[in-house]
Amino acid sequence: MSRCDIKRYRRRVPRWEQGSGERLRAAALELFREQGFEDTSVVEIARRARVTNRTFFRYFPDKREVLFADADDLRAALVQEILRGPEITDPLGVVVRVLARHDWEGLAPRGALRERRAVIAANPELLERDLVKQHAMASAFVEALVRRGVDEGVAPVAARVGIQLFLTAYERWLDAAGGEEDLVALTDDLLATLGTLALTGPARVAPDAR
Amino acid sequence: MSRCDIKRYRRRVPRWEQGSGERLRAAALELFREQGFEDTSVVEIARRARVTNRTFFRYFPDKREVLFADADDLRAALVQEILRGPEITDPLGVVVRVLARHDWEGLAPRGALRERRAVIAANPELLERDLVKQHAMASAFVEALVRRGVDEGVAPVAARVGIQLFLTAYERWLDAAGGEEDLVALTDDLLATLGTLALTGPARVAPDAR
DNA sequence: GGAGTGATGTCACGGTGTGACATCACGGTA
DNA sequence: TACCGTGATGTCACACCGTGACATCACTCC
Repeated sequence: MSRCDIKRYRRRVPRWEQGSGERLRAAALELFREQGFEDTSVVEIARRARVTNRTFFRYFPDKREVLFADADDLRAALVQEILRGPEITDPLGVVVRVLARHDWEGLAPRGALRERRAVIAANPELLERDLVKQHAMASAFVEALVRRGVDEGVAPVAARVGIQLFLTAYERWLDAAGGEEDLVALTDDLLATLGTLALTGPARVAPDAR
Repeated sequence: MSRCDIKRYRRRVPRWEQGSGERLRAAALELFREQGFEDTSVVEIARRARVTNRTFFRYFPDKREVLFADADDLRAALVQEILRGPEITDPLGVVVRVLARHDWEGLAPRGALRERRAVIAANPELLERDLVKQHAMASAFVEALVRRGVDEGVAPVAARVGIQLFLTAYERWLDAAGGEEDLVALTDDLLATLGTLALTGPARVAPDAR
C-alpha cells in the first residue's frame, strides 16, 4: 500500500459525509411532499439528511429557500443570454424567447417539475418565495435590456409583460398531459393573443407623442 | 342623573380602549419607519398600541400583514368594478382602467403612499408580501373576466399583463415629484408602448389558427 | 510536527406565532 | 336585583425559526 493509496482511502472516509447541501435539498423535497411544508420542521429535514439544524441554516438562509437554490444560477444564465445575444430590436420577443428556449427539462424531468410546482402551490409561504424569484428575474431583465440599449421606458414593460406571458405558457406546458406541447409554440400563441389584445382597444397604437 | 347618563358615562370608560386594530396599524407603520421592519418586534408594536403581543396576532395573522390590511377590501372592490361594468370587449383595457381610475389618494395622501412604498421596498419580507397581494389580485381578475365572458385563454394574459402595466405606471406616478401626473394618462402611455412592442415582433398578429 | 482552514456540532438566546384558559365589562333576562 | 352569556383582552406555556459564539477535528500546507 503506497502513500497514495492511503490518501485515497482517507478521502473516502472524511470526517463527515459530503454533499450535505444536496442531501438537505432532497430530504426537504421528500418531506414537503410527504407531509406538507408547514408540518415539517427544519430539525426534521436536517435529521433525515444526517446533519444538524445549524448546518441547514449554513446552506440555506431560511426554510423556504431550500426549494429555490437554483434560482440565482438560472437568473444569471438567462441574463447572460440577453447580454450576449444579437442586437435587440424586439425586446418583448427576446424576453419571451430567452425564457421559452431554456432547457427546463434539463433542470429536472417534467414530472419532477410538476411535483415541485404542486408543493409550491400547496403552500402560501412557498408561493410567496416563488413570486420573489420572478420579481428578481424581472428586475435583472430590465437592467440587462437597458444595457443592451433598450429604451428605459420600454424595458420594464417588455421584461414584466414578457415574464408574465412566459409564466402563463409554462403553466400550460406543465399542465399538458401528453408532454408533447412545445414551450416555444405555446409562448408564440400567447404573443399572438397579446397582439390582438393590444389592438382591441380604441386607437392605442401610434400615439402622437413619444 | 338619569339612567341614560350613567350608560353614556360607562360607554366612555370601557374596560379597554377601543380601536386596537387601528392603533396597532399606526404603531407598526411608525416603528417600521423609525427603525425598520426587522428591528422592531411585535412586542414593541403592541406596547406602543397599549396592548399585548397576543392581541396583535388576533388582529393580524402575522407581523407583515399589519401593512396590508386593506388589500382584501381593495381587491373585492376592484373585482366588483369588473363584474358590474359594461360589457367587456377590451379585457386588457378594462383591467388597466379599473386599476388606474381607482381613487388611490382616497386611501392615503400620495406622500403617505410613497412612504409606505419606501417601507416595503426597504425590506424583502414586505416586498414578498406585496407580491402575494398582486398575485391574488391577478387571480381574482382572471376569475372575474371569465365570469364576464372573456375567453379562458385570453383572460389570464389580460389580467396579468394589465396588472404589470398598471404597476409600472403606479411606480412612475409615485415617483413624479410634482404630483401632477395623471395615472390614467400614464397607463395610456404604457398601453401605447405595449402596442408598439407587440407589433415589433415578426408577424405576430393575426395568427392562422385560434 | 505545527499552524491554518473549513465543515460541522453544541449551546444559548431572542423573536414569531398558537393553543388553552382566565378575566371582566357589558348587555340582556328573569 | 341577581344571574348568565358574550366578546375583547390578558397570561402562560410552548414549539419552531434563525443567529451568534465557540468547540471540534480531519485535512492541507509549510
